[in-house]
Amino acid sequence: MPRIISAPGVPTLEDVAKLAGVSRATVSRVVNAAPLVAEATVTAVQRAIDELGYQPNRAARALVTRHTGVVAVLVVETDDLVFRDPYFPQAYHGALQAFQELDTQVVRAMARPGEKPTAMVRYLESGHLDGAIVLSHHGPELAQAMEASRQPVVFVGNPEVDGVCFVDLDNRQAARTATEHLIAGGSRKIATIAGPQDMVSGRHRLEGFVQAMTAAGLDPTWQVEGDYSGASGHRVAELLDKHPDLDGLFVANDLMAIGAISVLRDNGRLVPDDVRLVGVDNSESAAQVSPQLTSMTNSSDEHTRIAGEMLKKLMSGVRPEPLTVVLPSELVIRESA
Amino acid sequence: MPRIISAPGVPTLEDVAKLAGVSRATVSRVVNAAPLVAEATVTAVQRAIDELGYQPNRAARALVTRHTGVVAVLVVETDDLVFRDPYFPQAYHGALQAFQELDTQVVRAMARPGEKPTAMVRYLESGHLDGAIVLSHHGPELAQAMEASRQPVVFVGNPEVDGVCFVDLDNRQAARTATEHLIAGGSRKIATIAGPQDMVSGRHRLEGFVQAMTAAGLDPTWQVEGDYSGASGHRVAELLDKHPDLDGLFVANDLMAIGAISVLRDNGRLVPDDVRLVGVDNSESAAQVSPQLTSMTNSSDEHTRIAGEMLKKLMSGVRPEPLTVVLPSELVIRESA
DNA sequence: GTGAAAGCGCTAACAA
DNA sequence: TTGTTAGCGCTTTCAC
Repeated sequence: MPRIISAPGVPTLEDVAKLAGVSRATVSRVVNAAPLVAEATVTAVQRAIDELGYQPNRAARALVTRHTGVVAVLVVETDDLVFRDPYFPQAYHGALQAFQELDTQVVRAMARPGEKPTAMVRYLESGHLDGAIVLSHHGPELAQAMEASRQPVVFVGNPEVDGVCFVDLDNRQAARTATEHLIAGGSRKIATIAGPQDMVSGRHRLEGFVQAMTAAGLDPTWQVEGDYSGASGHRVAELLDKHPDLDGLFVANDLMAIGAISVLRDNGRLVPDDVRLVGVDNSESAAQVSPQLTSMTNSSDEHTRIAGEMLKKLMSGVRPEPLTVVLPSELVIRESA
Repeated sequence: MPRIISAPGVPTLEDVAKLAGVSRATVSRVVNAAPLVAEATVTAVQRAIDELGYQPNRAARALVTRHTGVVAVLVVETDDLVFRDPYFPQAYHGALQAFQELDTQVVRAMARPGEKPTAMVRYLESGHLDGAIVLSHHGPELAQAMEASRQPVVFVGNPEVDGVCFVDLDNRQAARTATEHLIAGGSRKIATIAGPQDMVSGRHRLEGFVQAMTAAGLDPTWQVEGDYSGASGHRVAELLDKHPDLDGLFVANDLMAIGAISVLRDNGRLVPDDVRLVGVDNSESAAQVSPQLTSMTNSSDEHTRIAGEMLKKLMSGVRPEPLTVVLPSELVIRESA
């Protein structure tokens, strides 16, 4: 016989039903805003719910619906970078916004770049998750594996895999606009500290630089490659060695730009008087350093917010339209150029 | 009659049991590392688990155990600050570390400072959570309400409520050490940009400053109050007006210190030549700005990591010992003092 | 050491 | 429009 453990614990559907004088099913319908419930019943149930302070049990619901109410923001980076680069918290924040009205929890998951895609795919498929937003800019393997898993996933950053949803910055345009600004301001001997060429964003930003330089009839070959870290901005020293007459610099992100400025200063070059300089990301620190950095916007929270909207569509079985979103970047002029 | 939906979906305990030739209960015991299972059985079950790639269903488990496997990091701040101040992502990271070996998800929850404590307490009690780490520095109301709810909660930052677990920086000592460093370096006319006096940390840091000044026989009354924002660092201008001979400055956090430096520069004061300056937080940007900031450590990730350890104890019904942890702060000397 | 069986709180056919 | 009922996958007494 059913043993009723009517402990004075948290109220259940059963309790509400009893108090409202209806069946569990009816209460369930009210809670889930199902149609075909009489107006009067709804209010009666509603009152019972309020009175008891009833809240549906997530686990029980998940068990039967097979939806967990959890989505993940999966970041494929080293711990270190993730909590040192403001890009990530900002990105997480955007995802939070997208799911805030839904009763959905957004968890953060971390994966090391070297990790086997299978480990992450397994996490996705473990049934703990309804879907994921993936922040990764490390080659297409992961995206391919995830796409194959048929779980709802949206990438931030072009993974270069057909059929995969993604949101990305128009990196070529960003680099072009930045470089054109340098040219328009009178710089002619312009170099670039490029991003890592094993990342799409790094390649595209370099392409944009070359496009703009070529279009202006200037020499686009003054290049060094960085890895987006502040330290790699110091490689500007090599450019300076080879091209002491350097008067403009497009740096593929703000962190490297800040690193570059200090090296320029150590070499007696003033920014913007001797060398004019534009970065990318329009990060917080761009406005804090001296001289303040002219930079291209790269609003990570907006990217993930849009990715979140796409993910919601995907999770409800709707194919998002369009499947990929590429957002423009805007020039923010400050002191450095 | 029981309809077996043996869909080719994810494997269940049942599937594992069948394959291993044992009962569900036995598999459950193996999965949960319960004692009293024959060695041979364990290995057989283990093999079946591996073969099927079985993963326990969280929802089903939560339903029966009444544990959700979810803890929250509850941040009581405006959205804005939360994703602009590196303190928070770092803090979150620490919590992640504390729970990483457990199969526990760490979610972030946000609450606006003005919000009614009841809303947060209700969230705590909703049964969606096993416990929470609360980052709040806005008065004791919330802590009182939470303490009353008897849910496992650990605060980061002294909530000033008896019996509540918390981890905090030794703010008085931090301020004292910083001020003593200024004095030891030769500064005598020292002012402070204090933190907000409605926060414990703000009050304690001011107290520490006053203690050190008084102990050295110096005038501790050169004070303005900021709100920890970069903009409020500009209030150094007021100090400069009243005390043009200012030669030292203790600023209650780095953000304000950075704001102060730019105003000092605009007023023709060089750091550290004319005014020596120490901040608190030892933030990333402290090392990035020019001149680099001398600062007191305030390792938020360590705080939350320790808070996480305490929370684990609390959740397993053990009273953590000690109940409150106050961590020392260390001086990191850079260019500004 | 192991199995049988009950039941956690909920949703979703199906009946009425 | 509402109630009845059968499970979702798991843990946990209680027998054996």
